[in-house]
Amino acid sequence: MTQYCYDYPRPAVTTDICLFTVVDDDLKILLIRRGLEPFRGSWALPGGFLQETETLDQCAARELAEETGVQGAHLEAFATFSAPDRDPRFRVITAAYFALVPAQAHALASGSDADEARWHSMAKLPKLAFDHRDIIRAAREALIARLDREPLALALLPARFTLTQVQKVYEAVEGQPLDKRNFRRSFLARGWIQETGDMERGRQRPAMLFEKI
Amino acid sequence: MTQYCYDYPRPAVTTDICLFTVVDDDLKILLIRRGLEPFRGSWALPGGFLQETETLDQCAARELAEETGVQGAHLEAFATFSAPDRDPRFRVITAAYFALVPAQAHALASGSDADEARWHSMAKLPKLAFDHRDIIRAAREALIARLDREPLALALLPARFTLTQVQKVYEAVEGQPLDKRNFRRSFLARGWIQETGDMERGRQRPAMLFEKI
DNA sequence: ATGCTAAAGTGTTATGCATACACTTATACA
DNA sequence: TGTATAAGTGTATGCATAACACTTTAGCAT
Repeated sequence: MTQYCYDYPRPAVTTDICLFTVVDDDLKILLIRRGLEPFRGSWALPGGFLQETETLDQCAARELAEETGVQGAHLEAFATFSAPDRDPRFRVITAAYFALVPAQAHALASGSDADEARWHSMAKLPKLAFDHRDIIRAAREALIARLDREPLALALLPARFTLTQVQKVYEAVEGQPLDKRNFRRSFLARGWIQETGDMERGRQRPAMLFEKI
Repeated sequence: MTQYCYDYPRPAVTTDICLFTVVDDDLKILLIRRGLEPFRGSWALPGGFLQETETLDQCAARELAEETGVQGAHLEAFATFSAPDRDPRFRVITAAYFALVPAQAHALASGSDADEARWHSMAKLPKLAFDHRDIIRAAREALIARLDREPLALALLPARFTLTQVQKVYEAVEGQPLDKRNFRRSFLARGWIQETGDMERGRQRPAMLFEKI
């Protein structure tokens, strides 16, 4: 911290949010098509400028709700991006967050400053604005790294879920198949979930429904 | 990212650096006594304002050099602090870094905006300015978490070192004793270091000197 | 009712890794 | 030469991980 009076130009500060979900065994990210320059027409991460009275965490939650209608997602900061020329207009540094929601029908509201919001498969991303491709790559790495330490997979699932659904979340995020018996044994051993006693009935043998402890 | 013209007040952006070293089996952090208000006379982390043409990483390295004379330290960002009232003067958000240097004689220069720089034992910290106590607590947790995944301990040691020195670094950071044989076996298994062939001669049996691969 | 389909559910073995634990060796120095 | 001090070394045990295939249960079509 300096002691002299501070009158240098200040950078703008934003949050950008990588909102993930898993649909049909596929990891998807929510992108917004930009309506204005720069990068008009390109896809970009939801996000926006920090306001005077809010923390970065609050900013990320607010911008996500405003631009996509998603509330209550699991939000976690994972990195900051600060290259001086990352925004062609003026200096902007951004705190990058990842967010997780269950793959249900979300009312994907087009917010005030976003034309169109759509889920994109992580397998084939479109051309992206700014350095958002770098941010997304870092987000996926952060997500994979934390998936084994925290019960993040549960944030990608509805309140009640089957073990096979959990396994498919892991497979989608990590991009590789897992052994069924080993996965069940080790995941149950974490003590993150418990049986509900109810069964999910489908076309085949019913599956036990679990819930977060 | 928004599309409207951006003319809101911008927060100031700083970096704060938790510079650690291990001296006499004790984890120490470098603090600077503030010469001006606010918190005049309190101890604080080195750090300062982001300049227009530099990244946050560059800012942290520059501020560390300016305020303490330390160059070439291992620097890593671990969190961002953004509570709106964390600085009583005006809005400041800070990117927090930890930095690691070997416990050698460092010319602890008193920089332009710092009266006095001194190593403090993490065991008993003085009263600290701003939210720096929170930042330091988070830095130690981040350091412990990464010590097992990256060869960070080597950044706290000179270029050539003995295995006992490495063990003492781990013990100082984690705050608990470790088994000698198990530590050596598992640390060597990481493949981070190699024998130099030279021995360190002291008052007792000579110890093999190792170096980073 | 019966058979077919599809996903749920379940155990054992082998291997590697973490843990606990004590004595011998090499040097400096008195 | 003997004493003090830190360096250096091996094994046995438990635990977690990895590999691997078949049985069970229901829905549905015939």
